[in-house]
Amino acid sequence: MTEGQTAGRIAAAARAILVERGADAVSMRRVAEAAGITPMAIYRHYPNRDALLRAVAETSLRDLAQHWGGRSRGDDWDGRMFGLLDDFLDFALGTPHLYTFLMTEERDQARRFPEDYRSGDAPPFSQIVRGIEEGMRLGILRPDDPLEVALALTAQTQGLVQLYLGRRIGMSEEDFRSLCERSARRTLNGLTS
Amino acid sequence: MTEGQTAGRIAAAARAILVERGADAVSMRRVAEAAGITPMAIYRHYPNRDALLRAVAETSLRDLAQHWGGRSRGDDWDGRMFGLLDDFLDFALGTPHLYTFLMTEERDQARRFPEDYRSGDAPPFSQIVRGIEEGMRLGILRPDDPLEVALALTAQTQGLVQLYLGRRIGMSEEDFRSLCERSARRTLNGLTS
DNA sequence: TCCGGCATGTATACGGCGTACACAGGGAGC
DNA sequence: GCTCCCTGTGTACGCCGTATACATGCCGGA
Repeated sequence: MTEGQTAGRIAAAARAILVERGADAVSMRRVAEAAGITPMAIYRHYPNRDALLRAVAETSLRDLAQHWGGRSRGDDWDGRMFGLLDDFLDFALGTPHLYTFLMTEERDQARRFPEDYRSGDAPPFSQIVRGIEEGMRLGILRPDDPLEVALALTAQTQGLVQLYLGRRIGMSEEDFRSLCERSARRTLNGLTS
Repeated sequence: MTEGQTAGRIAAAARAILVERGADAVSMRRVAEAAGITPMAIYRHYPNRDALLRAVAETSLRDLAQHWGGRSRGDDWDGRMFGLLDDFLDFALGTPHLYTFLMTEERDQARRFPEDYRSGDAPPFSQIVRGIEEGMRLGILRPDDPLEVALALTAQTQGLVQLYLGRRIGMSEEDFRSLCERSARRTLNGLTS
């Protein structure tokens, strides 16, 4: 029911429009035209527009999980962690519409903190958690709840990206990436004297 | 042109719908009905829907700036700073649709970091900046760029709120507020050992 | 007093949206 | 052959933003 080749063509068309023009631009009529089909034919494969978008979200997350963690700045802990930050920013800044859709749309069936994250279901996040746990084992990080520490770091970057994509940060992409790194280092090192 | 009493009634109606049902529910027809007017009459006061929403955003931000900083947990620096956090969460969790609209919608004319924030134009944020500067003067915080330190803290909270409002954090509001506080303290104190 | 102009509001209509509903073609099993 | 189901089409309804044309009432000058 989700795996016919027509269903795949529909999802691919929807994904392309989403990446290029944002979720608001993904209309049934546009998707249908891109898939070479009439709008109502989509309903033979997806019960409604929300379900179609959800399917796109799921395959995108799966893709993302596969290609995650490719970059690295070196073999030490610091390099691996900031490599993950680079990966995250590559995705968020490279396909902003897709990022916004996946991260900020309110979706009830999304993974939830802390249960779904503790179980290691959410691939990108769980890589961070593993990095945090490793940092604690290595004595680089002080002992703490790894999930909450990971959240403290990722939420900060997500907040910054939200501001940047909402055009509230007037910087070049390069400067913004530096800002994200500086902010993460501030959180690692603390602000108090 | 923005201050006729009909214009005010329209904006108030739009704001009420926005608060109650979210920006997507603010249709010209609904606003018109709530204001006791036909949809096209709105166009005598606002050139289009975007301009109407922008007007609502501006008055909401002005209101917000006036009532900001009321809460406090005590007279010491820590109490004042976490009082600001309480204020922020009161707003974000009390009127989530309004918060989402004001903070996350992409609007070109929004205040931008760092220029508009440095000048003290953005009232809620500049209160944080002043708090940070005071903390540095008092020797509580280590010397640093106050703007970026303020951003590191606020972006984290905004990221957490974004996750919470997107139903990605499965906690009661009370637990979530505690999580925000713990996260801010982690950033203040640092994560490294 | 009338009269034009202007500000304000209305009525209608257009193209776009999601999608309900009725129907068509074509292959599979009897 | 016939039937059934799977897939796709055509049409239509009620929403949306808003362009356009028209109505109404007030106001200053003749």
